[in-house]
Amino acid sequence: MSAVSHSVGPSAAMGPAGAFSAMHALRAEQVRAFWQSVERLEPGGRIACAPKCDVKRGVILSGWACEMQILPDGRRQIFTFLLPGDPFVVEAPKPDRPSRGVIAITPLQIIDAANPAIEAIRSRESLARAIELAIQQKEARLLDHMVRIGRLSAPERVLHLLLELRDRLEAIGLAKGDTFRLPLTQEVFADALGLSLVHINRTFKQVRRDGYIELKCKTVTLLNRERLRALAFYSPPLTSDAA
Amino acid sequence: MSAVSHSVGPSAAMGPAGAFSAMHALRAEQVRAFWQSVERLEPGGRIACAPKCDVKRGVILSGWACEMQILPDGRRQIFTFLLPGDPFVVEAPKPDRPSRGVIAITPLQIIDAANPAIEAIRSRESLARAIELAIQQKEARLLDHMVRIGRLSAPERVLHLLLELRDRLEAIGLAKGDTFRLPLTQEVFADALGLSLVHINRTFKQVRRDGYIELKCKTVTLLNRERLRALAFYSPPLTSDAA
DNA sequence: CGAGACTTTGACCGTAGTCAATTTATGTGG
DNA sequence: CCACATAAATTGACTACGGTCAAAGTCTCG
Repeated sequence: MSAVSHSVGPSAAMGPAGAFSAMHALRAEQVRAFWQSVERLEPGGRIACAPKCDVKRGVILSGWACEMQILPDGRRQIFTFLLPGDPFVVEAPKPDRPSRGVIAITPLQIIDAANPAIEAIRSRESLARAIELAIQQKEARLLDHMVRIGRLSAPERVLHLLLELRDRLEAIGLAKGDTFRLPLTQEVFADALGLSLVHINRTFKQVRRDGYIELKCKTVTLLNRERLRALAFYSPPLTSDAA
Repeated sequence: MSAVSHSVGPSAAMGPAGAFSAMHALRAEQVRAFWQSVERLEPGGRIACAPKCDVKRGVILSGWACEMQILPDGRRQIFTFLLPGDPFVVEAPKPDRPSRGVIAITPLQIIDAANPAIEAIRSRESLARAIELAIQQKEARLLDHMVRIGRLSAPERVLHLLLELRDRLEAIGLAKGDTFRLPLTQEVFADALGLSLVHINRTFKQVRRDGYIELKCKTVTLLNRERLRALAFYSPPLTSDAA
C-alpha cells in the first residue's frame, strides 16, 4: 500500500527530474519487458550488485531509499535520500573500505541500468539530458546537506531538509502544494541530520509548536514556505537551464 | 616564501593524483607557454570566471585553496581543500543562489583548463585517467567529510581531517612521513569542521596534550598514525585500481 | 491480545558555542 | 632594529544546545 503511494504514476514521471520522461514513446512490448525486469526490495533491504560485478547502476522507480555509511562503531550517516526517478550507483563492499551503501526505506522498486529493457531508451538524448541534470542536482544537494549538517541549528536542519524534500517530491508529482507524505522514521531523520533520535523528536515538537509545520500521520505541511526558506537559508534547486 | 613551500616540484607532480604527471614529455616551448599563462592569487582571493563565461575549470598548480559557501548570515562552511594537482570548477555567482566559491588560502597558482597551453596535453590518455581518478577521489572525500561533520566528535574530526590531508600531501610529495606543513588558520579549520574557532583551539590543545599530534610553527606531526586511524575511523583513499 | 517498532517525555550530563580579554606572532614604516 | 598595528592563538567564565539513559506511551500487525 505504502509502496503505491510513493510511486511515480504514468504522468508523474514526466517531471524535469524524471529519468523516464521519454517512456511514453516506447512500444508496448518494450514496456512489458521493462516491468518484468523491475527489482523489488523491502524496507531495510540493501541494494547489492551481482556477485561478479563490482558496480551496479540503476534508477529508483518507486519508494524511498538512502545512501549511507555505518561506522565500525555503529554510528550511521545518511548522505542523500533517493526518490523515484533518481539514478544511483553502488559498489561492491571491499574489505578495509568504509561500508557505504544504498538501503530501502520504504518498499522499493528499482531497475538496473544495465538491463536490456532499458537499453532501448538509453540512447534517447532526452534521457541522457535528464540523467545529466539529475547528477548535477545531486552534487548540489550533497553540498546543501553539508551546510545543513555543518552550520545549521537543529530546527534549521529539519526545516531545510523538509523544504528540499518538498521541492523534489513536487517535481515528480508526489507533493501537492505544501503538503506531502514523509515515510521516514525519526531515527532516519536523526542519522541524516547528524543528530540524536531524541533530539530530533524534540525538535519536531518545537517546530510544530512554533507553527512552522504541521505533521500528522506521516504527512507534513509546511506553513508559510517563504518564511521557512528565509529562516533555514534554503534555496530551491535549479530546474533545467544548465548547459 | 610560503607559496614555494606549497608548490609541487618538477618531480613531486608525478604522484598518482597529479594531473600533470605527463608533463615531462612536453616540448620546452609548450612548457614556456604553459608557465606564462599561470594565474596567481593572494590569500583570501576568490577564483572568478571570465565576465562572459558561466563556468571556469582549472587545476591548482601550487598553494592551498578551499571550496566553500557563506550563508547570508555570515556562517561559512568549507566543503573541500584543494591542493596542488587538484582540478576545480567554479560557476558564475547567480542572484538568489547560494554563494559558493573557491578561495585561496595561501598564495595560489592555477591554470585554466581552457588554456591553449594545456590543450596540447589534454588529449593524452594518461592525463584523462588522472583527472578521472581525481574526480572519483574527490567524490569520496566529500562523503568522508560528511561523516566527519555529521557523526564524529571534535577530536575525531580534527584527527580524521589531518589524516586525510597527510595522505593527500604525501601523494604529491609535500609530506615526509608523518610530518607536513599545514598553512591553515584555526578559523579555517573551524569552518571546515563545523565547529567554532574557540572550540577548535581547545581541541588542538587536547589532542596535543593527549599525545596524538605535535604542532609547532604550522608544522604537524602525527604520532602513531595507525592508532589515529582506528581512533578517528579513517580509511585511506584508493590509489588507482579503479576501472 | 501480545510482540516489536516507533514516538514521546523526564532527568541529567557533557560537548560545544558565546563573549570578552589577554597573549603571541606577523608585519610595516620609521 | 624598534614601535606600533593587525592578525592569530589562547584562556576564562558562563551558557545552551544537543546527547544519553531510562521509562512510558502509541501504533501495527500477526
